[in-house]
Amino acid sequence: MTRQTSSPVYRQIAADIRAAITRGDYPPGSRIPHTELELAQRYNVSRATVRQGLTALVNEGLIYVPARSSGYQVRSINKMVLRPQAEWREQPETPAMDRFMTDHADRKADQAIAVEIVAPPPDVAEQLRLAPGELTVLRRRTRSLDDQPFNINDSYFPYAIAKDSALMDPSDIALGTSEILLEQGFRMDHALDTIEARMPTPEEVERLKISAGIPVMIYRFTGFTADDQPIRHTVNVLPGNLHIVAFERKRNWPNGDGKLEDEA
Amino acid sequence: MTRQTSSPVYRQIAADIRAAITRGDYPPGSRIPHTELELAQRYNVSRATVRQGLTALVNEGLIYVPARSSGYQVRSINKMVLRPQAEWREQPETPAMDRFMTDHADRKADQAIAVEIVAPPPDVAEQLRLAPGELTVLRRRTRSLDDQPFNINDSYFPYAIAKDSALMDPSDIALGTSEILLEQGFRMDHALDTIEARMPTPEEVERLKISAGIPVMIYRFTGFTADDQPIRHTVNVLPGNLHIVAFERKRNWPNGDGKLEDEA
DNA sequence: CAGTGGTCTAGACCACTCG
DNA sequence: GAGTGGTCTAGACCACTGT
Repeated sequence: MTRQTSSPVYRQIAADIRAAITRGDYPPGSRIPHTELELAQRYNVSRATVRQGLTALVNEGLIYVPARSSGYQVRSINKMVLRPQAEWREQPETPAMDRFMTDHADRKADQAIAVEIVAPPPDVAEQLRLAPGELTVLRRRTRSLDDQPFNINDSYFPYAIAKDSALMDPSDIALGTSEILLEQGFRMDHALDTIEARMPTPEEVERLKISAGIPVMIYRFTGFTADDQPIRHTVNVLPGNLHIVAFERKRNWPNGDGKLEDEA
Repeated sequence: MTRQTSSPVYRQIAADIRAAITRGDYPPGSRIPHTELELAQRYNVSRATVRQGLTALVNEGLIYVPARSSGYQVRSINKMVLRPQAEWREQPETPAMDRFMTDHADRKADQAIAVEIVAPPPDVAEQLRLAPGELTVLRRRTRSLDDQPFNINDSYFPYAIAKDSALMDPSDIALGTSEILLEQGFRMDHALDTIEARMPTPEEVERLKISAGIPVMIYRFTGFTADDQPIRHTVNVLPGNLHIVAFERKRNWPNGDGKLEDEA
């Protein structure tokens, strides 16, 4: 309600509602107690202007419209911890850490797997250091929790390595895909993880049912043999409102020179 | 131009322009060769409808308006690799990897530092396992490159640990803040890194000059002593269009059981 | 069926940039 | 000064949800 120095009306409306949410007046999951029409009357502006303000908040990921005609609702946050290192450690270092799809026994986990032979996208080809025209085996997984799509997990393998292996089988690989690679004579020795964030593409919005104002994290994983040959590249698309990625580091790991710094 | 099955006009407009960009018709950095008015005539709709479509693309981070009357422009991507592990390794494992503010000698790097004594936000208090009411020393850094704000780096230290140290000095600490902690008798032994993504708050938009459609990554770093006492917590806010975070892992690091898995 | 948000029109005036 | 995007109005009709 408090108007500041000559900012557009729609921003003021957004700021007021944002403040109310931050203050706790409208708790997560609750409905915003005013309709567009009410707000238009209250601020004495047109509905279009109110809408512009509300749309801004939607694009911040702060509120959303769950279903047509049910009003604007404050988004609640419930993130799952993703722990790339969890798989190759005997037990968790930090007690508070979760492991994916393990401590959510009450929820119905599921995944859809499809296998294709494809020409890799340029970035994948570069990571795998493939010659132009070289093909890859792509294992696409869409994972769900309670029938809600949760993340996308696309693993690319050089065709030469994967062609006659169990990687071509579009069913869950209980052993882990690294075991299959090992059977083929490729032992994974080290890995590179990268994470970036952007807004989702329309395809991702479709596939993951991402609503407006939610970014995605792109978490990439490249696996190498001891002589630094890349043998796999995995691209994870993680809706930002559902995931946290966590890593651990220890001073006495090899290659450390004793310093453990916060820089950057 | 190709209309699909009964989707709103503004989405069609957005889809057409998105396709043209993806196809390479409008390369990164170039201007979209149509004004709002032209598009309105071309699609035979009102300017408001065209605007709705363009706004959608802006909120995807695909296009933006550099200055008031200069038209819509395709965003170009130029990301910097952030490598938390770089500081405690003698030399980079992977040749392709960068190190922050080191290989950009042609650019003017800068940072503004401020030190405050504050009550920590709840999440920081929890990470540092502080009792209610316990204070922290907060070192706020805003880093710039070519006078463009680049990221925010806020480090919290328990007041009891930092109070009489050089951490209170709001100037660059050449040695590294860990060295200061060591002088105080706290040797950092291991660390926890977490990364998540969301849309920026208005304060972050202001401080980092983030434009619409750009998410931020929140990269947190918590440092512990050998007996698992948390002695520092750093919160980095990284605009999604500028940063990639990278980690490396090796099979023969301690705690590894020989498996190195891709499972998200 | 009333209420709510989703889409759209046909205008208007303003602020800023560029030639 | 012409062109461009930024803000805003006062309507309209539609699609869907809930009671």
